Amino acid sequence: MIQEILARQQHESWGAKVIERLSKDLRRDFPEMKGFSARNLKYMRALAETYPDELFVQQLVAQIPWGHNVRILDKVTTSQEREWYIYKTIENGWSRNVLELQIDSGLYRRQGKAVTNFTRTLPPAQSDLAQQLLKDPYNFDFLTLGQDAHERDLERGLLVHIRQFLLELGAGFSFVGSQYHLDVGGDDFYIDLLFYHLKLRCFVAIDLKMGKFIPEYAGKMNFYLSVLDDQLRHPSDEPSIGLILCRTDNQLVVEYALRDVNKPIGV
DNA sequence: GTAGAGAAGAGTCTACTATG
DNA sequence: CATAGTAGACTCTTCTCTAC
Repeated sequence: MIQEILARQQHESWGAKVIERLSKDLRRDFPEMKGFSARNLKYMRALAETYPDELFVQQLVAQIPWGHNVRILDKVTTSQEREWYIYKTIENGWSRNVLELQIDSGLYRRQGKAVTNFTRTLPPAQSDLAQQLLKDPYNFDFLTLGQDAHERDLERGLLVHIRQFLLELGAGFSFVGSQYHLDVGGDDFYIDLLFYHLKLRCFVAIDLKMGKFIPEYAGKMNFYLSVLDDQLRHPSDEPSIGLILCRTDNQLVVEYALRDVNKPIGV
């Protein structure tokens, strides 16, 4: 049917109101069926035009709900990006609202962009996966924090909105604790947020910094990760990963700071 | 031949509704 | 109450036709 719209639009010259007429005809002939509004037919037409490859449609497009496809057609312009969002929707089971949120926040462009030292500190398979999971920047717009908020405020905010925070982090993160206590020979240390990643099979320690990145953070994180690996890590777990979230970073500084750190850290 | 008006297509935003 | 399907209303684009 869709092919027919395309064909008829080609045949009958411009301005023949092809879609509108077809919509009327269909609604008259099948009054019990819904979904034949001119608007919806245009979506169908757009879909057929966007994905001319039938096999592709069956394998991918058909796996997500119609409403999702409509949103993707509406909001995403390049076919590469569309395909990517479809894959992610299937993979993560996003609802329409979540999908829209991810598209609006430009997830596609942020994915895998964080500066890390994973390629050097992790085995190849692990490092690719870990790199993919980190974004730059993370978007915490759901928090309404003032300019002068402190790390604790940020942390508290993230905990209150833990659901949205997990969503922003991505699939697979499971929350272990906040201000996670580490006892090192009688001295006390606290990790801001501790997660376990189900796919990577490792702990992910998150350090929150309100200001811009400074090299000392990497050293501190390196220390935390050593302690984590010794005290908490199960022999079958992969090495723990550290993530430093700060307001801004200077790529060059981060790269130098991470160069000689032997634990996997992302900023 | 081309500028401009008018009409329809294309795209976007949003809200209503059914359903489980 | 969250999710997914649907479509109205709006703006922007594209096309055609006519007058000069």
